[in-house]
Amino acid sequence: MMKVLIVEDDPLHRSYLHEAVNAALPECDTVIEAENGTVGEKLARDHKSAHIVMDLQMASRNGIEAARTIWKERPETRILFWSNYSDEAYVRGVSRIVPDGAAYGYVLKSASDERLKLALRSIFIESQCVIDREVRGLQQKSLGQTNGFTDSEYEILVDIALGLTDRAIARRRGLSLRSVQNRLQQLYDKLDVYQSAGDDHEDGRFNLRARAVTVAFLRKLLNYSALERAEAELQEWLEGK
Amino acid sequence: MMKVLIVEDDPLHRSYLHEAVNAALPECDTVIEAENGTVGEKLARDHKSAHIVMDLQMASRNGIEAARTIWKERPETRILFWSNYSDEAYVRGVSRIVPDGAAYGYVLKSASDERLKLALRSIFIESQCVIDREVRGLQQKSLGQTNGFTDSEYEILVDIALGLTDRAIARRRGLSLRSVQNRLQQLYDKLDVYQSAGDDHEDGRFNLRARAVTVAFLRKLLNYSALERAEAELQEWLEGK
DNA sequence: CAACAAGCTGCGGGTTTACGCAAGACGGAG
DNA sequence: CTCCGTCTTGCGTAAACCCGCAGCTTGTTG
Repeated sequence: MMKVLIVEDDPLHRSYLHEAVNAALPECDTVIEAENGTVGEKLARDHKSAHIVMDLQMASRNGIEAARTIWKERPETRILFWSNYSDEAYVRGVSRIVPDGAAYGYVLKSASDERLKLALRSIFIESQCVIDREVRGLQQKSLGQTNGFTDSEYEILVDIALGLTDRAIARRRGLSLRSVQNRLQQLYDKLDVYQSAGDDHEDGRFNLRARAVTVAFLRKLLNYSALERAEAELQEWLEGK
Repeated sequence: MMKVLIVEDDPLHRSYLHEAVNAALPECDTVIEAENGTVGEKLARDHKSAHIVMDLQMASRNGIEAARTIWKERPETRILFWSNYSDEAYVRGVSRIVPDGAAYGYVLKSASDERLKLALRSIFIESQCVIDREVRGLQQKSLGQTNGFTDSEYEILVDIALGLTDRAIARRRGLSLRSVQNRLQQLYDKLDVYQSAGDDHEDGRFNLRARAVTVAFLRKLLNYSALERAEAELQEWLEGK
C-alpha cells in the first residue's frame, strides 16, 4: 500500500508518469497529481506523501522550491526529480537542498521507459539514490574543483548576476571589498572572459562583469530558475536589513 | 494532398501533434517528423514542405533559427510555432524573422485540443495568421511603445547582456559613446532599476548595468534562446572585423 | 615546528560607467 | 517659417570597477 504524488505541469507528461508509476509499482494503490509546485506542496502536506515525482521548471513555483519546503517539513520524503535538462544550475540547486541521508533521484525526461521504471523502484522501494549518468558527470565535475567552480565562486557569480555592486556583495557575504574583487578575478579567469575579450587587438573589449554572467548562462551554469531563486533570497535579505 | 512536417524534440509532444494533425487535416496524407532544428531544416529542404509545425526551444538548434533559414529559402512556407511559453523574447524573435505576407501562427502548448486544431486549419488551409490571445497581448505592448520597449532600446539591452562595453556598442551600432549611454539611461528608466536600487537608504546599491540584464531576464524580455542567437550574431560581427 | 599554499585585507592608480549640462540636428504641428 | 519635442554629441565629474603589490591569517604537510 503506497501513495505516489506527481508534480508536473505538462498534462502529457503527467499522464505518462501516471502510467509509468502504475506499471512500475504494482504495490502503489493511489496516485495523486498536482499541476504546479504550489499545489504540490499542499497535497504533499495534506496527504503526508512520502513518495513524490517532481518536475523542475514549472511556471507557478519551481520544483526546487517546492522540494525544499517539503523536505523541510518531512526530511524522509523520497523525491524523484524528472527534468528536461541537466543544467549545472539545476544539479547544483538540487544537491544544495537534499537533506542528509535522504533518498532522491534525478532522471532526465529523455531517459527510456525502462530506466524511469527502474529509478522509481530503486528510490521508492529500496530507498536508493539514482542519479542519471549525464547528471552524475556534472556533479562530479562541479564538486571536484577540476575545471569546476567552488561554492564561493558560484556564490559570487550569482551575486553579480543579480546586479549587486562589489560593496553590496562585501556587506552581504561579510567580506572586505578587496576580497570580493579577488573572487571576481578568479571567476573571470575560470570563465575565460579574457580570451574572448582580448581577441587580438585591444579593440572590442568586454565588460568583464556583464560578460561573465552571459558566459555562465550560455554554459548553463545559470538559468532562469536559479536566478529566480537567487532573486527571492536577495529580497529576503534586503528585508532583514 | 498535403504534407506536414513536425519539428519537436519531445517524443510525447511529437506524437500528440501527429495525432492532432491527422484529426484536424484529413486532406493531409503525409506527416514527417524531426526531433530537432537541424534535422527539421534538412527535411524541409528535401521535401519542399510548405506546412510546418515547429517547437521553439530545442536542444540542438532552436525553432527560430530553423524557421529563419527555412523562410529564407522558401518564404511562402507556412509555419505554426507551438511553444510552452510566451516570453517576450520569443515573440520578438519570431516577429523579426517572419517574411512579409507570410502566414504563420503562434499557439501555446497549454491551449486546448480544439484551439490547436482550429489553428492548424486556419494557417495551413486558409493561410491566415493565428496568434494566441496571450501572445497577442505582448506583441501589442511591445510594438506600441506604451510601457514597452522600442527596437533601439531592445538592441542596447541585448548588447549589454552580451557583455559589450559602451565603446564597443558605439562602434557596433555606429553611434557616439554618449549616445549609447543615453540609451542606457532610458533603458534603466524603463526597467525600474533605480527604485530597487535606492530602496530607502542609499545603502545597498545595484550595479545598474548588470541589474538591468537580470531584471530583463526575470521579466522574460530576454531568455536563453535570445541570448544564444545574439551571441551568434555577435561572433559573426567580430569575424567581419 | 617549519614551510608552504590558499585566502583575506589595505593601498594605489588606471579605466570604465553613470549622468548633469548644453549645444546642434531633424521632423512634424501650427 | 517658427516652435517644440526627440535624438545625437561633446565636456566634465564623481563613483564604481579591474587589478598589481604586499603584508597577514589560516590550515595543511613533512
